[in-house]
Order: sequence, then structure tokens, then C-alpha cells
Amino acid sequence: MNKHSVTSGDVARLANVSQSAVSRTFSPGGSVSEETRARVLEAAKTLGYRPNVIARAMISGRSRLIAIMVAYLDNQFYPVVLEQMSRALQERGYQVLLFMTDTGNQDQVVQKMLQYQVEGIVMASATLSSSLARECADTGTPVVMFNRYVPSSPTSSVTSDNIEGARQLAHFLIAGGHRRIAFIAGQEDSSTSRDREAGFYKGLAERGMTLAGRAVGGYSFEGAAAAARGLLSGRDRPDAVFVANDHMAFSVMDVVRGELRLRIPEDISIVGYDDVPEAGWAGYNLTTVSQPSAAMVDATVTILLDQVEQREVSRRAAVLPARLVVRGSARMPKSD
Amino acid sequence: MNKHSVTSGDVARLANVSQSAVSRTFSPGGSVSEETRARVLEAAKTLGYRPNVIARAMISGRSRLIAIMVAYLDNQFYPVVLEQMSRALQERGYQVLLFMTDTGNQDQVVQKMLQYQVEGIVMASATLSSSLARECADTGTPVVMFNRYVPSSPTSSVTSDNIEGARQLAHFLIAGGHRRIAFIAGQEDSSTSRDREAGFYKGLAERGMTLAGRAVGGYSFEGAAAAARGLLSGRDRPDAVFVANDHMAFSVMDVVRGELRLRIPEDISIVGYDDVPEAGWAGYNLTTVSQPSAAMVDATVTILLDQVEQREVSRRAAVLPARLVVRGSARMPKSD
DNA sequence: CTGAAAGCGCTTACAG
DNA sequence: CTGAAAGCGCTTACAG
Repeated sequence: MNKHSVTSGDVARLANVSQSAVSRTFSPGGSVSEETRARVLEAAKTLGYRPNVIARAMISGRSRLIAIMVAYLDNQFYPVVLEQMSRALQERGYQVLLFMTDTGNQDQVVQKMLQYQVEGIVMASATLSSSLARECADTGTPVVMFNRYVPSSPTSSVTSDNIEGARQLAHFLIAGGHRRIAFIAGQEDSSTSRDREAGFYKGLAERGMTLAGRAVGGYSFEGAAAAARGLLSGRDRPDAVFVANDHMAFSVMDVVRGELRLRIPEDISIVGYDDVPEAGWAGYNLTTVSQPSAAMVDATVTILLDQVEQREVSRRAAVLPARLVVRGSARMPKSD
Repeated sequence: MNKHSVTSGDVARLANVSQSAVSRTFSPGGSVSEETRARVLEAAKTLGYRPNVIARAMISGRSRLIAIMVAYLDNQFYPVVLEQMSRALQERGYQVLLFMTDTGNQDQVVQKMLQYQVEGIVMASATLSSSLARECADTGTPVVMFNRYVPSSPTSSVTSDNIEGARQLAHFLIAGGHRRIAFIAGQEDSSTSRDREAGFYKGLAERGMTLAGRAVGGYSFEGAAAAARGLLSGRDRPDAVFVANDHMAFSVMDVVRGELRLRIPEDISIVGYDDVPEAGWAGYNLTTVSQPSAAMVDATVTILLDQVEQREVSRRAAVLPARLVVRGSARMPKSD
């Protein structure tokens, strides 16, 4: 394959052993005498031998490749997750094949993954159509959806408790004395946006309140800015806005302070969801709900690799606890 | 490999043709009659055949895999670049094998890349030691360093003109009336930090000035905060600070406003480098220098794939123009 | 422990 | 255009 591709055969010749002996020396449980091993290792070193893992994958049926599908790398939640997940997978001896979502032909992307004989798939953007889910199951390739799920789907998923997190946020805002509370949704077909909205409604209802306004930001920076302008420029302005994720909340805060000339939280409170690194930056100091990204990554890797290593595809759903993170972008409850 | 791994042989049997005919049907320039092709395609469809690209890689010597080595995904410059680079590579028919830098055993990571028979390597974090560079060259695997370089190394690199960008920044600060100008370095052994510092000195010198203070932030958020505290808490405080990248500049701004209670830019000007998305957010509104990430990605992909496709490793260095982006974090020159 | 041999799923000359 | 055959670099029973 390469210019000087040295193979196990070359090493065998130099070490005066069989090619099988070389192979055994380089496979974890291979039975080789100390002497043979030493001879092989030395020959390998002088030749610069490096086992070809593609050939190994071919014969063993194990590529040790995991596909991760991402998008939205402008939303800091995902780069952080991608970094953690890659490290966790590397530590366990797998490599990450990265796929950027290609709007439109998601089908082709999944076909590519399968062609590369990946042993597992993490969907950290978009979800799997039921026909694609079936194809993956047919080939014995486990899939885990990260930070999303499809209610009736047989695909495993890892999420945080978006309903409970949003519910707490509602209670917190009401305790802070807010009376006109609005919501800016993400992508309306996403499970995160839907669950956060549902949990928020629930929290409001438990205190006898309802939503005072609603707009859709589509999880984009620009979409959120437009939503904020629409929602906040009329009369009877909300006194608090729950934005479906932090990434959009920053955009909303920029519009509120820069265009509408309102103070946060004196004139209006803004809260987000995710607790991305920037939420803690002093320029935003955003009150939000923390998604436990490290625990979510752990659960994903565990659920996926259990299936890979047991060679069976099953369905497991993990829902991890979320936690309210109080900072300065929302008025505090009176502590009396 | 998989549960129901259907192979070209299975398709051949069903279509009543040879296995070679199936293979030709699925290889771009393969000569097959229309009739055969149709029969094969139909059989493939009913069986759910998917060519095994691992086997193809094995026999053809072309894995179509490109390794990208990254780190620092908390610095928004890299996620954006990773996304752009992955998309560009996918469009040209390559897949990205992602490697997170593992402090310490960089050697092992590169060995892994080579074992996976990657056709090219992009180093977007760290640089290649000369012995590793030689190993890559020996196997015929081209390498491009992204946003970094080693002066005497034979490895290709793509950077922006850090010297010129920093020089312009110096001129801009001086024109704005600043007289006590300090610098916060990144990692001192990185080419970006060194070049930005050198260009900055040059710009100061051209106006008869010298640096009024210097600290090292190591390109980390916390390191930058510590550097800012040290640099700005004494007497004779600087009236402007050039921070070696935006990521650190945000941290410095937080310390300046949150801890030191100074106004930006009235009391002190802060400028950064990179022009990451957050630099444009109203909470920071950072004056900085834009690295042309899209052009840098294009150059990287072109330089790398040219070598991959011509099967020869050469050395090319691209230095793309940088551009001053004036926002609100530094006092403006008087327009008279 | 060791080696000869089969075989993973393909591509690609080579003859016809 | 088509098929039989060789071979990519390995792993893994199988005998010894």
C-alpha cells in the first residue's frame, strides 16, 4: 500500500520464523516463546514493521471503528462532547470516523458508515429514520442517539432529563417574581426542544401559570436573534425568557442589551439550557441548566461498546439528571 | 463481518454473473454491458449489497482515510475548522479519522494513524517531531501542519500571516493613542505565539516603541486569567494588551471587567487574534485579527490531496493573508 | 510452541 | 464485455 510497506512476511523472513509467528507476536494472546518473540520484535524494529490494521479488520471482522455523526459545531456543547467521546473511545481501543451531517442525504452518510464496516454509530446530530435504523440492525451495527431520541424507535439513546430540568427552571423564574414568562424554542421537531418546552409548561402549570409568549429560534444564532426581536418588541413585554439552549440564549442577550437597550436581569431575565463553557463567562453569566456531558458520554460509550462487544443489538435508554445552575442572568428569588 | 454480510459473491450468484462483473459494476470505470449492470444492480438491491470498502482498501492500497489530529476543542477556532475540513474532505470522497492529541505519547497516535493506512495526515494540534516526520515520509504519507509550522522541517504547512497581522495590530493600538502596551503570549513553543509576538514587536519598533509588559497565558482560559492578574495589578498598568488569541482574550476581558473593575476600552484596550465567532458577540465585541479559516482549510485540503493523488510527498508552505477586524474593545484612532 | 494453509471480500491484469 | 485466477496482509483453526 505504501512505498515501503513492510509486511509480516518480510519480518518473518528476517527473523527466520513463519509469518504466523510474527502475527502471533503482535496479537495480544498469541502463544509464542520468549525467544521467538524477541527475534520477531527485533526484526520488526529494524524493518520498521507496523501491523496493517485494515488487513486485521478484514480477516477478523472487527474494524474497531466507531462512526460519530455531528453538526452544529458552532454550539459549544458539541465540540466538548466530541472531544470527550473521542478520548473515551480511544482509551478503549477504538478509533473515531467522523461524519458531518449533510442536510438532505442522511441516507448516503449512513451507507458510507456501513461500507466502512464501523462497529457502532453515535448519532449526535439528527436522528435515524426507521428504515435506516432497520438497516443498521440488520447488519448488526448498534446505534446510540446522543442528546436526542425518537419516542417509538428501537434505537438506543442517551439524554439528560430535559423535562425535569426545564420544570425546575420554571419554578425558579416564578420564585424570582416573574409574571410574564416567554419561551424561545429550538428546532420544533427535536426531542430536546419539545421536552424542554413540555417540562417548562408543566412547571408553570404547577404554579398556576401559563406561557406569556412563544417564538422559534431553530437552534441558530440568527434565528434566535430574530425570535427575540419579534417576541420582545411589542407591548406587554415578557419579564423573563427561557431560551431552549445556551447557544441561542447568548444571541438573545445580545439583542436585549445591544438593540433593545434593556438591562439583564433588572429589566428582563434570560435563562438558557446546556451550561456550555461560555455560559460561565463573565460577559454572559447565564443562569441555565447543566447537561451532564461527561456522564452522558460515559453512558453512550458504555451502551454502545457493550453491544459491540457482545455482538448483539439491543435497545437501552439512559436519562441522566440535569441540574439548575444559578448565575446572574435572572432575578433571584427573595431569600426570606 | 456483520450478521448478514452480503458479499459480491452472493450478488453474483443471484444475478448469474461472475463475481468480477459485480465488482466492475460497482467500480467507477468498470466495463460492463448495460444488461449485466442492470441485472447486478437489481440483485444487489434485493440482497441489500453494500461494497466493503475495507476490502477495497486492502486490495487497492487506497483507504481514502485522512487522519486529523486535534485538541483544544474549547477554543472555537478549531471546531469551526474541523467542521469545514471534514466537509471538504467528504466532498472529495475521503473520510476523516479523528485523533485527539494525547499529551505525552504523540508517537503512539501517529503510529495508530499509519496502522490504519491513512492516506494523509493533518496536524491541527501539536507538530510532528522530525523522526515521526521521517516515518510518515518513508511510508509515503503526506502530512500538512495546520496553523503551525516548524521552521526547518520538511513538512508542509498552512498558516496565516501572523507576523503581518500582529504588526497591523501594533500600529492600530499606537494610532489609538496607547502608550503602555503589553503582550500575553500563548504557548511559547508554538509558531503562532512566536510569530504574533515577533510581528507585534516589529510594529511597535516601526513607531519607535517597545513592549511595556509581558506575561504567558499558555493558550488556556485559566492561564490567561492568571497572566492578566499578574500583568495588570501592579502600578504603571498597561493601557492596552494584545492577547495572543481570542480564546484567552475573553478570559482577560472577564478579569479586567469583573475583578479589576476597569472599563474596556475606556480604561484599557484589549485585542485578540483569530476572530472566532464569539469575538463578534456583543458581550465581548473584540477587536482582533481574522485568520481566514475557510481559505486555510481549502489550502490544506488542496496541498494534502494533491500529494495523495500524485502519490508523492513534497513540501509546500502556504501563508494566507490576515485582516484586522476593528470592533469595540480597543480605543479608536482619532479620525482627523 | 510452531508452521502450512485456508480464507476475509474485494480489484485487476490476463485470456478469450 | 466477460470470467477464472491471483493476490492485498493479515488471523486462526489444524496438525505436529
